Amino acid sequence: MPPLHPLLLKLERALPLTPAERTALASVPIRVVEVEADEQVIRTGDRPSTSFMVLEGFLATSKLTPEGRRQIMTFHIPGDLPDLLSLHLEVLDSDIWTLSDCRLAYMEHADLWPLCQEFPRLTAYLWRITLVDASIFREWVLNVGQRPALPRIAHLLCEIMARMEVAGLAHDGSCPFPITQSVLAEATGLSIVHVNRTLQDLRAQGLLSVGRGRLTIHQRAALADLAGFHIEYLHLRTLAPGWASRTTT
Amino acid sequence: MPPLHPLLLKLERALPLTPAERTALASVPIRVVEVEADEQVIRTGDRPSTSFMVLEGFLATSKLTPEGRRQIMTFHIPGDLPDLLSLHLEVLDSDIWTLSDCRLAYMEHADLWPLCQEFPRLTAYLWRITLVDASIFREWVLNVGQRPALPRIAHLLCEIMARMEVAGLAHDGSCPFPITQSVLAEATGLSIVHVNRTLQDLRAQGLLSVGRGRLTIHQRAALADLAGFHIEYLHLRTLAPGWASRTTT
DNA sequence: CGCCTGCTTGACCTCGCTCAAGGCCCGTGG
DNA sequence: CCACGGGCCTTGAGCGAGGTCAAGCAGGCG
Repeated sequence: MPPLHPLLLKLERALPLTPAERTALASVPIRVVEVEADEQVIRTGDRPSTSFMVLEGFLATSKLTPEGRRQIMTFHIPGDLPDLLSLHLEVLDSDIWTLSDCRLAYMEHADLWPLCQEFPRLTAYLWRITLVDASIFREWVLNVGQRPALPRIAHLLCEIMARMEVAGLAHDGSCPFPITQSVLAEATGLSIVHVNRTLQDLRAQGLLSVGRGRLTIHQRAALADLAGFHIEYLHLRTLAPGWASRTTT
Repeated sequence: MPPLHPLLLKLERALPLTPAERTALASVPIRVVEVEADEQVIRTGDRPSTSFMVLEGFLATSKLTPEGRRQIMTFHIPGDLPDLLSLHLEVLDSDIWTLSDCRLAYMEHADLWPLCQEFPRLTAYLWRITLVDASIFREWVLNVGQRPALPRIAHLLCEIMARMEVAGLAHDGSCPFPITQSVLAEATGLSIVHVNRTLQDLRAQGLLSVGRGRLTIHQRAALADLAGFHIEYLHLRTLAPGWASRTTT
């Protein structure tokens, strides 16, 4: 077991834990697994008896149309719990793929149950995590349903940057970005070709740089404005600096 | 207080309750409110101290683009708890509108908390409800992002019919449907004009009838096939008859 | 009766898609 | 060290699904 239990680390950042909660959390056994890029870790129909936390790497939740068209509905970054929902949903309805090499920390549901029984505050916090995920899905419906290509892609990039910052993985408006244009296309419902041209447009406006595994946002206010990005839907409790809130606009 | 507490009624259908759970549930005070059509019951930024259950009528959760374009991300029918998420999300990020005259049963969070503290099984069930909502959002991202207009609208109609059946509000493939074409447009990300023409197409194929407040599906297998509708994402525990499951295909 | 809301139709236009090539970078093997 | 191959990115040309604009129509209600 590593010096600091990842789940403990994550929760401790969000709410002050009692000693009892801390020991209970720390005693949840975890199994760390390394997975290569482009592997499917969850497939539709799975009934997992574990959930995992992302320690390193990017993943995406996606679904397939019967015709084979793939839509990504969210990205997962370190600290996320992509299949926490399997705690209460017997059969999963989506696929989860690694987008890069990943390190994942698996926990048995059987170990999580008693924790939730005994510590309602932990339950509440885990529940909340899944509610924030749901909020992100709602924003994506809006994004894909209503925004033209340019703000659509801009919005996606704003979200990723904001979340990477919160995770402490971005510095000076720049973060790792192992997401190809073809994956971007699957996340936005656009064609690869159009994603390419739209990115060129964003670059030409001097708003950002993307490529070679990095994303850098040069003018976040302008980009967020173009995207119609309002950070509230991420429900951060520690205010993220630099992103305008809805009331500011 | 009505003879049968609505929340009790809903949970009882899903899991066998202990007497203690039953009395605890029944003792949650509710306030029934009647709301007219086209009223906004929740607005972005609200911090409600209550959650409500739909007793009668239709509602929709929606978000606005800064340019004023509206996207509906889900519909709510009787038995749903549209803002249950406010139990753990301090500030709401979406609007909720009535689409028809509604009867809503409001419950204080303050009354729900102790319930969750004491009865983990009830917590688990409420949590699960929010996870199913999230699953619906995921399917909508797919729907809006990947499906052409015809299957997109067909999918939406399949979902509503399936959910109405589960709620016991549909008979012989027919259910109340107080949803105008313009609302359908906002739910699918299509223009009103295109929704109109697409509905005509579906009607012409003899698959369904829509209009004057009713939806009737004549050939559900054909419609579901056209839509790529697979009911699993609704996570029904009582199998819904007549809808092909993914394994059947 | 007249109006308002929702439905329908036609004509035209455009954003984003498809198809098809070509280019770049990097890792692998000769 | 260089040739080769395979992702991934880029570009061009043509097209089509769905959008916009602008009317007309029908039914329910005051």
